[in-house]
Amino acid sequence: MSAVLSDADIHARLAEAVLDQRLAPGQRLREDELGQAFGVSRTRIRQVLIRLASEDLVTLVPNAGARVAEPTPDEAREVFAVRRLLEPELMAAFVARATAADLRALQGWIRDEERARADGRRHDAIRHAGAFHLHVAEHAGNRTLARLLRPLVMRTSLVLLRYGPQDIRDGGDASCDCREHRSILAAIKLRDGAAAGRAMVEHLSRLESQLQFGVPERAAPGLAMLLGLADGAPA
Amino acid sequence: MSAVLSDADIHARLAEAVLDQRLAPGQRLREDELGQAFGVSRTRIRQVLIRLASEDLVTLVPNAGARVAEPTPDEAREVFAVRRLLEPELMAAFVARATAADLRALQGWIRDEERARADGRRHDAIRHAGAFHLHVAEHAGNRTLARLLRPLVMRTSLVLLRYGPQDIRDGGDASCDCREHRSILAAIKLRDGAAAGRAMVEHLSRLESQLQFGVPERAAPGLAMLLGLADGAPA
DNA sequence: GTGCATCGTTTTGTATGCAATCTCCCGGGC
DNA sequence: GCCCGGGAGATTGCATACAAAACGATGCAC
Repeated sequence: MSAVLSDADIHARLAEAVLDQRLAPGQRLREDELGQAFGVSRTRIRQVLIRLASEDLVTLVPNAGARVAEPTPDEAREVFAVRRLLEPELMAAFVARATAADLRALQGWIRDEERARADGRRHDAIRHAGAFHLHVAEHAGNRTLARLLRPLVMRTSLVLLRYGPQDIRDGGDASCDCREHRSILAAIKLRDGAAAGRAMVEHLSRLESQLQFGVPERAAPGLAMLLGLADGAPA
Repeated sequence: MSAVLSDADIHARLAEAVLDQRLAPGQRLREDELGQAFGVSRTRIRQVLIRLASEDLVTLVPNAGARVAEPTPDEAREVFAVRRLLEPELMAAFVARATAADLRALQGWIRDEERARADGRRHDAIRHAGAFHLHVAEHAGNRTLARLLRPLVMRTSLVLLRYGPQDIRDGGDASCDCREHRSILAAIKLRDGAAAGRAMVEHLSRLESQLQFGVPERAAPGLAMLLGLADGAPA
């Protein structure tokens, strides 16, 4: 477990912790604390934080340290607006070149997401939902565009945690990503890029419409060993 | 001149050097060399390089250092594809909220670009052309979207240097950004967002169509004092 | 003459130490 | 009672030092 963590590992670990919503928005990220948690010096932590800041996952205030980004309502709307712009394009390109393996992969992630939701594993459900979107993006044949989307998907997770519905369980209303993901997949299977794109836009719009900007922020839990490290004894 | 350079300054200086095409694509960027040029330690240079790498202006190869990014033909096409996707959207939003001051600013940049071209100041012409696009982006009311565009504009400059026409002088053919910028501005003045968006797409498409992917790379000139530092005596 | 191994130099990767800054708490003054 | 310094601790900013890796050159063997 203490096999020297690569720079990318640390980045992934932290991004994952944000994606999995273990790190609350606004959570302070002290360099020394993170360094100790990962068993490396502040130097490397700092580099990772710079990268995370460039992805808008953390905000980096000079002389005041790093915090998990806290999207404002405006930023939340912007993220969705940009995704509605990018993802139909990605979808159209993806549909045109999707292989049978791609379809199986998407199917698999929807299934994983459903199972996670059924079990109440919010953590995993969100990861798999994101994987669905990212698989489409990364197999659309435009790496530049795909690289733009990844941080946005992560920020979306942040937005959902901060402003999204409390319970991810399949509610009685129109909720549940996986149902919409299924209908998107259906359009993909029909090789109907336009329909898949429209379904994607509707999906994103519905997600955005569920945001509640009125609620106050939630409490920030402890940091250190929630990073997925401390599997047993603390360092 | 030696007034301690802020972190952002160094970033801007390097980005600018790339934008102004003083740093050739593929140019090696040694940390120590840059550190001495800017009068700071490698620590800070490294941080700036990480940021630049996140914007795809430089490529950062582990244990092999940093180089000014060298877009492949595929990447070049991708950049234009993404810009064609983003900029009409930005344009539509911009047209809906552009003030008289915005119009004057655009007019001013077109004029500056024309003058620079007339004088053969390639350096400035490209800067002003970029400023035109960035002004639109940054006054469209979506900061998230605007922040996506800025690195793309920079990469475009990189692409044009590598694959673009050799002479930026107003050629006899369909070239010259400013003429197209003028027609875009005309549509903006008429508050016709759709037309402005179309003109923008055409503009980008024409730029892309002028790329020549056959030519071999050019020679890399010296580095150090081309950064705009050494204004007289070397450090 | 060519190929390969080995050594020295250069350059990057990382940790550590110190200086600067900020935060927070305490005490004094109004 | 409230506001305003002041100082101690905590935290970031930065440079330096050292370790590791890559690159290049030289010389040897074939």
